[in-house]
Amino acid sequence: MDIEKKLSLITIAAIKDLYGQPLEKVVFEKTNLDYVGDFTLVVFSLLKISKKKPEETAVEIGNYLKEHLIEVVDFNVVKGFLNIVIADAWWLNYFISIEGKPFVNYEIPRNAPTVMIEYSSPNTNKPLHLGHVRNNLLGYSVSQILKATGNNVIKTNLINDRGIHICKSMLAWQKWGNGETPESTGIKGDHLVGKYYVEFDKQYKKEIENLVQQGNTKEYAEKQAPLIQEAQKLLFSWEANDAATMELWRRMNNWVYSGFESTYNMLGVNFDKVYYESNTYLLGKNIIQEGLAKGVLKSRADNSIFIDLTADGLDEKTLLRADGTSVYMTQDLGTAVQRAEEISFNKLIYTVANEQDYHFKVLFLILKKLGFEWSKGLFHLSYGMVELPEGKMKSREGTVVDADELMQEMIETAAKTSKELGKADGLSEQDAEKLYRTIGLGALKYFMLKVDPKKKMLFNPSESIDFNGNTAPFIQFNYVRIQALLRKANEAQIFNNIKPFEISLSLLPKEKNLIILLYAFNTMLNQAAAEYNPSIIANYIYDLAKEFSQYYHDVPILKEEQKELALFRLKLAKTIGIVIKESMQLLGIEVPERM
RNA sequence: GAUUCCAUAGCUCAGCUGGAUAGAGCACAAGUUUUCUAAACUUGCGGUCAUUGGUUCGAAUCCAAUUGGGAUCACCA
Repeated sequence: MDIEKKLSLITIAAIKDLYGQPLEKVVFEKTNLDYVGDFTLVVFSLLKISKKKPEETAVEIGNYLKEHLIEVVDFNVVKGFLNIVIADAWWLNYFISIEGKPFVNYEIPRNAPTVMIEYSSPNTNKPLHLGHVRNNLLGYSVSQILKATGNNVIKTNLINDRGIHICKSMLAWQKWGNGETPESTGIKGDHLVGKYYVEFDKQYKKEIENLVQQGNTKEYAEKQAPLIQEAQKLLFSWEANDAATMELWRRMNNWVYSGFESTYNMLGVNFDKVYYESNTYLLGKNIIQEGLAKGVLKSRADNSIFIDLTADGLDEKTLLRADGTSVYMTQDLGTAVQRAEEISFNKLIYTVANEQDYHFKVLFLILKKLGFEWSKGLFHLSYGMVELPEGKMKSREGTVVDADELMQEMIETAAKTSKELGKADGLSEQDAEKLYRTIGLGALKYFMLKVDPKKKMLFNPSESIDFNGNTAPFIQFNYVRIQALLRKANEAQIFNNIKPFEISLSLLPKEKNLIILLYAFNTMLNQAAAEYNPSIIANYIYDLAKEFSQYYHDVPILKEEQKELALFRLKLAKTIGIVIKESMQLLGIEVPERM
């Protein structure tokens, strides 16, 4: 049985025996490193029951535990803190039971809950930027974590391929594109389309300025500028299925898709199911009609349709414009219903930035009011925005950190540093390139994922992402050291005639700490899954790697003369290597074998 | 204006389901390599946990107010 559970149970029994009071649960914490012990019970809350001083209470419980549990070899009391020491033999035994085996199991159990997770969901009018990178990494990592905790995960991407934004790019390309294509220019498709989106905005702003100078209000100018009117017209002709418009739309979207594909490949993310909003936005309209019939939705005099959420502390939300066209919410309603009909999910997770908190609150509430039972499984995985020192990134104004460029820079930096350190010596060119990618992208991914998703994060382009300290390369480096030990041991056949180590080994403090960290893996993983939070894994794996790095520095492993001890240390290192690799995999980060 | 999120070292972040002297990394200063890979290790410097009050044996953590910052409140997405 789990040692913590055992401690809790016996402590409950102790309190009952000593003070005659039943207690539902007690929680042990990991002992603070400054004190002697493995687990700590804080007894202050028990004083009402014991009616004794903290020290006295702690000593009584400590004695009871020592008498009733052979695993407890010692304890000490500091003020109200009861520190329990677990026998080295127990830890060693535990280690023997897990060493060399995988920690993560991706097999889907029978009756596994089905979890659909949507992430990425780009617009097709511009290339991906750093904000999308956070979204993609978060969505992918959470998928991995949920898979590793027994869920049947379906990764989806809802591509926002229609709407005014793509019409803007189309119009600008028609006007000023001179027939440019990715092939003719050598520009990646998504970047080419983005170029025209920026161009549209530039010209549109000029028109607004002119109209304002002619004495119009800004609001009027923004609505009446010829360019935006033309773009609206294009949107109408798209909705009317106009052949020429559709053709241009398909052509430009295809440029974008091939661009996205290469970005996704480089990022290492993928999807089980891809939806296109052009296929789902009409479905939303049917639901609106049903909602109207049910009386949940109402229509205004001008035929626009809305839902009144003021009783729930929200506002009135329009779901269909007066001209009958959809809004964003309409499409999201349609998509959600389509998915629920297609797949009976237990959970549907939307990975979307927290600027849309209100939107999802409204979306979930509407679906609930429409009577969809499955709506209780909806969850908005809301994450903080990536900000630059000067504030929010704005695509239209070009103040964005481009995903492709950033990845390329990271790989180049990794290459430069690796060469300086001689890490690529003896590698083939192909292997060297792979190493640079693994390190460069690893550094980027870890940088983004180590921050709590809920919090906004700052990215300063003038300060390059670190390769030292709390970073992926540091963790990868320690993995590589372990692999080097294993290779060396194997080549030299050091342990050919050595019997497996004995339980009577006494552990160094660092060794015990490392085993306790391994022991904590499952709790840590479950917490990361419960909170949809990869940063818990990132922090854990850094702690483990750092602890190992110090151990490696201080303690001989292969050089240890007592071979049984050396073998134990090697197996400890090997097992840590497994946990590093698997944890990094949960973050979507690869580890190299050499660096 | 309303709603909501945030504020921890010079910088970037942990810690927040209340517990021991608030931790890392970067930066800065000094040191460590004939010893398993130095992208490493060691030491030092650095804090009114925004402010004030409350709850509690105990508050960075919970509650309230204040200050400062972000986001949202569209027939945009």
